[in-house]
Amino acid sequence: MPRPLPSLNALHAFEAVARLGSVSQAANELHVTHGAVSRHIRALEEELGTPLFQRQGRGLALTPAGQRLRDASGAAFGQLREACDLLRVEQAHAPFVLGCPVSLLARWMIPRLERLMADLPDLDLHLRPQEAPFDEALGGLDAAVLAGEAPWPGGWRVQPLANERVGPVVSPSLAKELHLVRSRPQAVTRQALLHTVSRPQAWTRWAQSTGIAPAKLQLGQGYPHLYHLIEAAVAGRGMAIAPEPLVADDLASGRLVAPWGFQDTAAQWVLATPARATAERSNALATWLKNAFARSVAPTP
Amino acid sequence: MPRPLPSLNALHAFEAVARLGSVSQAANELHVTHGAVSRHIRALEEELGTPLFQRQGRGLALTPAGQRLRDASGAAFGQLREACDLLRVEQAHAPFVLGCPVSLLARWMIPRLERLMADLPDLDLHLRPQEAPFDEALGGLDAAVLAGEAPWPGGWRVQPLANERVGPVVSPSLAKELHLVRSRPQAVTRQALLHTVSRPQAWTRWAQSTGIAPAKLQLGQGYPHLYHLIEAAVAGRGMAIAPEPLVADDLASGRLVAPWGFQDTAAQWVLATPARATAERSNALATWLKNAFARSVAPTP
DNA sequence: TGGTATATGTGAGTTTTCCTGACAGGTGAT
DNA sequence: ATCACCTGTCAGGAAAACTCACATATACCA
Repeated sequence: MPRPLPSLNALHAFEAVARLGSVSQAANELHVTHGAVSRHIRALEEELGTPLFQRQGRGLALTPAGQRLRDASGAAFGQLREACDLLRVEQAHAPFVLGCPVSLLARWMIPRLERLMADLPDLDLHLRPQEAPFDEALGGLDAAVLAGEAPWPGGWRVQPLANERVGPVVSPSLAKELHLVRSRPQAVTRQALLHTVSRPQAWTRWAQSTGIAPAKLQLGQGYPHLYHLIEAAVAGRGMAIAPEPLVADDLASGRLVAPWGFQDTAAQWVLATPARATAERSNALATWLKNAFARSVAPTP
Repeated sequence: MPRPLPSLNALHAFEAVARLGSVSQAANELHVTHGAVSRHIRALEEELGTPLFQRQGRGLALTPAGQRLRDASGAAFGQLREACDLLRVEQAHAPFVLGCPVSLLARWMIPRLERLMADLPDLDLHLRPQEAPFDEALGGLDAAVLAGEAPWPGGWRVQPLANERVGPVVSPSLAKELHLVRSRPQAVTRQALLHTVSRPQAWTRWAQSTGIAPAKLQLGQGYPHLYHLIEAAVAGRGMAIAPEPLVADDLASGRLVAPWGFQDTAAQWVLATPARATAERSNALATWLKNAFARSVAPTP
């Protein structure tokens, strides 16, 4: 059982005074007044029961005991300084690993990546595809983008980026063929709906909030992943339901149309960061992402 | 210019938690509540911008960053602990070096030394003969006995031991020859007075406070040191003036007599210790010396 | 499955520490 | 002597740390 150390702040003050040979300079380095340092030294001498400096008018000289303590404390605080600096520096220079769902990655993030890296050059962004059961696998990440709803699990700082908006999308040719232009949403019931096997409830939720009886929906082909679903829609294989950002570029380029726009779900796009990491870098990223999401919103037709 | 360290108390808490693998045990070792330690860890993680522990419900595990910091902080705090313990231990076991004027040493301290070392066996007392221009040469001493008057110079803790009392002494045979028994102090004017060259004012001061005109005194043989002076008196070479403790044993054994007793001077016997050293050991010594001085006072005739 | 024991996290309020700002004392140079 | 500079000390106020109580989460056990 280690016996109690003297006041660490006092030891720190001593280390600075011993290294610089001056109370005033030490006070300057520690950003305190010389009075504070003087008190620390006195307290330490009393605590150790031995004088550490010989006062000689204008300056100080270490006693033999003081010299031994200087050697030890100099090394000890040097080691601490070095280790802490290293952690901080490496923290600042390490690549920022961002987890991102595959579909968002492919259809939204990658197209914007060049711009992002140009706007935030210091970030050194690394993307890692990652479907998000939240607390899983977020170890080793500096942040993750995901869609979800409160309550958020503890241990994560969650910054909202945008509401998750979803809506039916279809290729322009198919839209024309099905006479969907300027039609009413009820038209969805006239066809088999493409969906993902992992989220079959997407259509029914949309139908409910649009005022369509879910029972009237006819689910058609199921795809293993949202990414495939959207590709199928682009290829004119049917009508899909998709989060807005994932089809924003296709809508803009005319490869897809969203006959009835998009509407909010209960979920939000968020940026999740470990609660204890520096907010600085992730804040910058969150701001950028928030703006980019806002720009991906199609004007409601 | 070293960049600022994180809170040292937080680092200390971290070191204990990392070493013991538990917030609670660390709190126990540091004699604080677990809440305090938990806060320290959080503060440190925020300050360094990186998580140091992975929380897994009931326990903790170090992150890679935490492991590096544990290595550094463990070594650093170990070094500090060792150095401080060493200073304290060596402080407690080192010989206690006591400076003492030669005359007091020879005529008072040495005869009592055996008793002193028996009474305070832990002190490991070393005596160093030393005439006392106070702040000189008291470096390297743990304490010094000396006679002097206020104001005392700064940097020293001064513990009073006894008033300095001085009085004329003479050998019994000479006292008889000069008919000093039951005489009045004015009788000193009838003879040449032994004195020290370093303190010729001793007689005149005594005369003044006794009510004798200093002009009437006849100074006789001068001696280089109080020690010689007293030896001369013992040898019957004349009347000397001496501090009471220095002749206490000679009075008790009958080798000297003090026809008119002793009287206070403005000075005091004191024990001076460096202001910043442990009071513990010097307090014990001071108490012992105070008692011994008190026992050296001859009952006023 | 719910209960218990154990551990950590968090918040309000208080204690303790630390710091500041002003002044005193002492030294060396001009 | 005077000045510039440094250290020491004190009272009062700012900041940090602590405690206590409660919340939360896990493991183990009946």
